[in-house]
Amino acid sequence: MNQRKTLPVLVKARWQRRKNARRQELLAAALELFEEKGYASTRLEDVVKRAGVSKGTFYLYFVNKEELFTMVVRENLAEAIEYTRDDIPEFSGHSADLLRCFISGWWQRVSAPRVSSIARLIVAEAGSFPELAAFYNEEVLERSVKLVSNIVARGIAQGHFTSIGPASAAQALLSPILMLMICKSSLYPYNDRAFDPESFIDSFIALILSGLVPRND
Amino acid sequence: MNQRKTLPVLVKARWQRRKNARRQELLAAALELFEEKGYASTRLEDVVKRAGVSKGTFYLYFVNKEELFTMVVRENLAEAIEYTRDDIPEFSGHSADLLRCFISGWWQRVSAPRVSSIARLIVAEAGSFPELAAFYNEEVLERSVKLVSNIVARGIAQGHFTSIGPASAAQALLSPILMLMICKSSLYPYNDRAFDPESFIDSFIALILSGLVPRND
Amino acid sequence: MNQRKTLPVLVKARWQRRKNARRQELLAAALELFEEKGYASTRLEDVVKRAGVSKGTFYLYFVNKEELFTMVVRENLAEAIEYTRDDIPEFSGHSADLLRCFISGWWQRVSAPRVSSIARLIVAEAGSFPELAAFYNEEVLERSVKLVSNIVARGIAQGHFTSIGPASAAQALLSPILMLMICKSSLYPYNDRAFDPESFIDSFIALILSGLVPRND
Amino acid sequence: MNQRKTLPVLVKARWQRRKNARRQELLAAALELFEEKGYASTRLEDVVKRAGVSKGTFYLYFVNKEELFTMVVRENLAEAIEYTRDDIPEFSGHSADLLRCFISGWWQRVSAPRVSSIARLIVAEAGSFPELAAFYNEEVLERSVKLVSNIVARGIAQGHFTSIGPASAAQALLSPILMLMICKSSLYPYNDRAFDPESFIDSFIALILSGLVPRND
DNA sequence: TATGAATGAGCTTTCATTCAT
DNA sequence: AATGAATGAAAGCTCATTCAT
Repeated sequence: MNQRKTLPVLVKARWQRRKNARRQELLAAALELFEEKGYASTRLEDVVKRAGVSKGTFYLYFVNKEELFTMVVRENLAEAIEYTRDDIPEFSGHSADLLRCFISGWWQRVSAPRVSSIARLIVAEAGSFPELAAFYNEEVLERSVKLVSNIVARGIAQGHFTSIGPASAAQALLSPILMLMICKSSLYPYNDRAFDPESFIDSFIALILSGLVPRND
Repeated sequence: MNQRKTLPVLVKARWQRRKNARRQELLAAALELFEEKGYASTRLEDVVKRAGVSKGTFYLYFVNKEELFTMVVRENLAEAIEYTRDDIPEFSGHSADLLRCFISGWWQRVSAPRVSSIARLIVAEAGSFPELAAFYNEEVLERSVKLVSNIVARGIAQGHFTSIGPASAAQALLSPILMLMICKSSLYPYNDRAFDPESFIDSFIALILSGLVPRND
Repeated sequence: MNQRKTLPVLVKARWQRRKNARRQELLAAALELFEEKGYASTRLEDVVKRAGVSKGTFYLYFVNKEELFTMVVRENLAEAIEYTRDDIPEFSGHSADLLRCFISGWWQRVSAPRVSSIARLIVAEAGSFPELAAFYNEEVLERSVKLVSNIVARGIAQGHFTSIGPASAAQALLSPILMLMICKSSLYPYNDRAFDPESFIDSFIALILSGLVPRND
Repeated sequence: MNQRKTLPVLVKARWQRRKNARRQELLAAALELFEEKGYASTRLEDVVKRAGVSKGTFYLYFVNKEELFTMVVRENLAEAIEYTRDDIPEFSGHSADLLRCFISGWWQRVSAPRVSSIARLIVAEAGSFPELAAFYNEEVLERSVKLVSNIVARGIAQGHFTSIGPASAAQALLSPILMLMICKSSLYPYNDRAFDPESFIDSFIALILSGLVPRND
């Protein structure tokens, strides 16, 4: 009795799981190829081949190539956006330590290939997908600036930081991270010189905290 | 007699000039369109239409679309490379002033649309044109870092700057410029918030010179 | 005991009814869509959606799309063919009245959407389905002509009609009906001018009975 | 001197001639195939093969398949429309003779394959190309009715015809022609029975002039 | 019996490239 | 040197049909 009613539900649920998996496989394959060749040069045939499905199957999951790109971006952006949701952690020590800790932690997260390559993709395709560029501006860049601004403002309020415009300081603190994200998956792979982003970030923070001009104290 | 000999030369010269002009018109048209739509989405038909020549003519000047892109990039990169040829100016004042002056001057030059948009193009098409990415790394990025390194090193030698690794300091000083170049022609056009690169550069230099942590002196 | 035997029969009967209903639903949906978009432009997906069944189910009832079309036509042609089975009614009055009555009655029946739109469909798809065109010729047109011929022949025998070839007279009498059937579901829906088929048929019969040239009697 | 100026003109003119020929070849090939298989079932590949050009060439002459169909129809409709431009000829005899002459002449013209098959095509594709159906209604059907109406009205005015509504008489007179046009290229090719449209038209006119009911005069 | 996800051949359309003029 | 009509390989997308469930 129960069986007759639950059977279709189970079937549907299993299908749903399968459908979701297929979709993710397509998105993953597409991300790799978009990253590798850019939007226009990526052939749908390659995407479906890499995802292990047929051409027709693709159109069961996405209305067209454009939507695929949009979905790839939005899906992978979610992670980056999540980071900007973090509150400033409870921290009783010096604001410099908080900042150091926060910035290098940030880099560790956004340096993940899927996160940083999406940033580069958006930069590359901004002309063709303006709404994605706008989305990235609002939901990632602006929110990140606001978050770092808060930390800087806290530092100023506690007398740990000099009285500087928190927004432009935040922008300054984030600029090497954004640059690294973009270059990591474009220019740097073709760079002979070994370059270690982590240590660069560390020395950057050190530099910005204490300044280039020596102190007398 | 003399005339008979020089006439063809003059004619050839005029042709040469015409030929060169055609080439430049094609390069200019291509730059605009590559910038607008990216390499793959730019149709040769649109390039020749904008340059005011026929499709066939294009192939008298370039072997194919790929070469066109390469030429567009190399041609416009020349300017940026020129900047890295500059010697450190004779300057007897404080190294901080030299640096301030140098960095903001640099920005003024590379913020020119043709210069900054080429950087973004290279980032966008690095996957398809690795040799251009490598070229940019070597001929622009590395040379710029070296140049700024020298200034920092000079400052350290004169006791104007703290004893820091000049290379990573240079990287730090250049990172907002590189980021601005890339974002100026991709993300920022779709940004609501007014953002003034010049004043950002200024406050960035100020911040990096004196540091975020207040001084006791 | 008896029950045990009849029960499965009843069940089967219900299934049969259900099965038949499904088939009819598919045929009805298909007719609507074929009429609307033609054979080639009608997607099976739309047919099954309109019939409320799944794609796979369709193939339990029809071997393929071609057969579906054939079945739609044959099913709906049955009605038109039925009309040609009618005997000439017993009628003792003037043959002109019989003809008038018969022709306008005929139009009333074949003007039903399902009947007339099938005629237009066959005309439209004759190139792709020649056997249906031949079928229509034989089973509908020829039989109709024969039927009307009989009425005309009767009229001639009774001295009610002039001595004319009954077959070509029948063709003449049927031609506006065939034309109306075809145009009703193709050209006329896009006609601004109001056009009333019924009154046209009436005046057509009047005209053909008494002639365009005035009589002296 | 002259040569330098006229050469490009000549070249352009020759090209123009070639271009026009190509266009006509494509239209002719398309007409044949649309007539044979209908719009949707006609593959562009077959059209270009029959016209002897490549796939790409097609798109130099037409923006897409839809436009091709529209052009095929409009181009070939021009002829049919031309007929409706004819004035009623000067004729001093009996209006019955004028009508007889006019109608059978009309049929001779519209029975040309290109003219009649276009009518059938419009009927078949009216659902997909409503604007063509409307165009045909206005520019062909309505004008034809008006033209024949004038002849009938003339006959009534001269006492040659009975006082009947000229419009419905015209419709009645044209209906077998329209029916023949449509059926000639759809149903009749699959008809066993020999059927001669010309003699049918003749007997139709005779019938309609003198009427089915015998005269006493 | 019924489902609907999956297929892939085949369609329309695009565009870098060629070549006769 | 310059043209632009012509090409055809390859792309995105559709849809009748199949099949595991």
